[in-house]
Amino acid sequence: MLPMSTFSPPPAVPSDPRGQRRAGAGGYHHGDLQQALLQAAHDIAHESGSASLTLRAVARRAGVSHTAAYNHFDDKDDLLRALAIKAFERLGVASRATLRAPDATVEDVALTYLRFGLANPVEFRFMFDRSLCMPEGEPDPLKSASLEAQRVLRDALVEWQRSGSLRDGDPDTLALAVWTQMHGITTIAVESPTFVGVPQPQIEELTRSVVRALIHGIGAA
Amino acid sequence: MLPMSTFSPPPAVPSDPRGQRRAGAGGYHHGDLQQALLQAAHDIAHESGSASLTLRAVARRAGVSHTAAYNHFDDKDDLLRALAIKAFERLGVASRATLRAPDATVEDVALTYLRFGLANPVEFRFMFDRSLCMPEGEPDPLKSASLEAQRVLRDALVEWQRSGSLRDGDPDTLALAVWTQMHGITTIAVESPTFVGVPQPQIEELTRSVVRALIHGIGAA
DNA sequence: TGTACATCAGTGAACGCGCGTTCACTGATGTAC
DNA sequence: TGTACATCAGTGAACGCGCGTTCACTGATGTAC
Repeated sequence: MLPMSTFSPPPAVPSDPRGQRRAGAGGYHHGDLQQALLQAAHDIAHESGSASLTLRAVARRAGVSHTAAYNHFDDKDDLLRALAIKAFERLGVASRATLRAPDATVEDVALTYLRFGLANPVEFRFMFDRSLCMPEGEPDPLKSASLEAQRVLRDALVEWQRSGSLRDGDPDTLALAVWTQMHGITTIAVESPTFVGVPQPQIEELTRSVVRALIHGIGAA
Repeated sequence: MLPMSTFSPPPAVPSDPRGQRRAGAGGYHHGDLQQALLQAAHDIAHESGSASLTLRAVARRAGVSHTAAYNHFDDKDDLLRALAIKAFERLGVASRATLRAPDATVEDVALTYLRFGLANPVEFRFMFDRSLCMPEGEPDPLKSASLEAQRVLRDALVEWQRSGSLRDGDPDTLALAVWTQMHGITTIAVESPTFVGVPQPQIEELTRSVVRALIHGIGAA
């Protein structure tokens, strides 16, 4: 079982924002403003939701004038894109950790996905946001991050096919089926009114049962 | 196969917005501004996306001052809520039409869901938007609409269980499994970069294959 | 049938707000000689 | 080791913008008598 903290970045921001400045000399330049801005965006997303996630609020939280961000990001979307990419990285870390367990199952992967979504609702939405796509033809790091995540899942499923716990068949279809299933219940758990007020353990149990349905099939035998 | 138009409200708005006014007397009052505003919101959502869906734009499009809307809706969220509820109604109509066919299958229901999402991307998001929920304790028409939609699905599945095409088992789990599966692939098709540029027939085929995976199961036999 | 009046459903001006972005700037830092 | 200078990474004022909402208002409509 994955502790929640798996999904949170290391606590890097000292309480006094000024403290972030280059440690030694009390310097004028910020040590690593790019990371600090992403951290600030992450914090705001968690504390106040996506409506509060403005460039100005992010800069304010990082203890910096609101134009400083333009030295590190092209514009607001560029920052959000970076935030989504970092989220994909954290999901990747968590997924690989889950899969490292020798007795890991599809249920475990789905639970990791669900917990990530519940713990990072704002970022979860940005991770799958078309408006953050780059224009056709340009390299799209967010889409790449997404594809990489799908690859991790696919590889795991192929391994389970080899070991005999999953039925043979086109791995791409298999991966899509598992992904859409866990994406569906996670999206609903995160965004829809349906599960408002339902305690997380219960949502997790529903997730397990839904994955079990996919494993065993719902058609007449 | 459902034609796209199943998902579109009747074309009610004449080209000249003034023409909407009470037909006979060239009257001052609008015939049915509430519906006209919802229609305008629907049109804007389809043509320009959710960022353009502002109270002022909706009123402008309905040919009315932007404060007139307050005679019919409490505030902007109230209008969006009504828009989402209407969308649920249209989805319900389409789903019931699909199910009326004697040889309807789970695949058909999923395709109806997918097509609805693709045809109404903005409304699809609002339909499952927690921020449009009413405060705890108050009646919540949007949540009711959502539950009603789930009931339609559940009833159909129970019927299929009775007729022997679906395996026995808890109908709620069954309904949740089917819903999350089709909601997952629809959400991804509508919002995620994953399927950008993929033609709709191909997405439909992927939807079919994913539902088939759920029907037959992916676990080793 | 007319008339007085309440109510309904609009109008347009105004409010304060925070947003993303641009700009000229300046202090801090690194580098070549 | 000093010094000149380019570059880096900040600042703060200002821009225009459209938003949701409030307000006092008024013309149109419906109703009681």
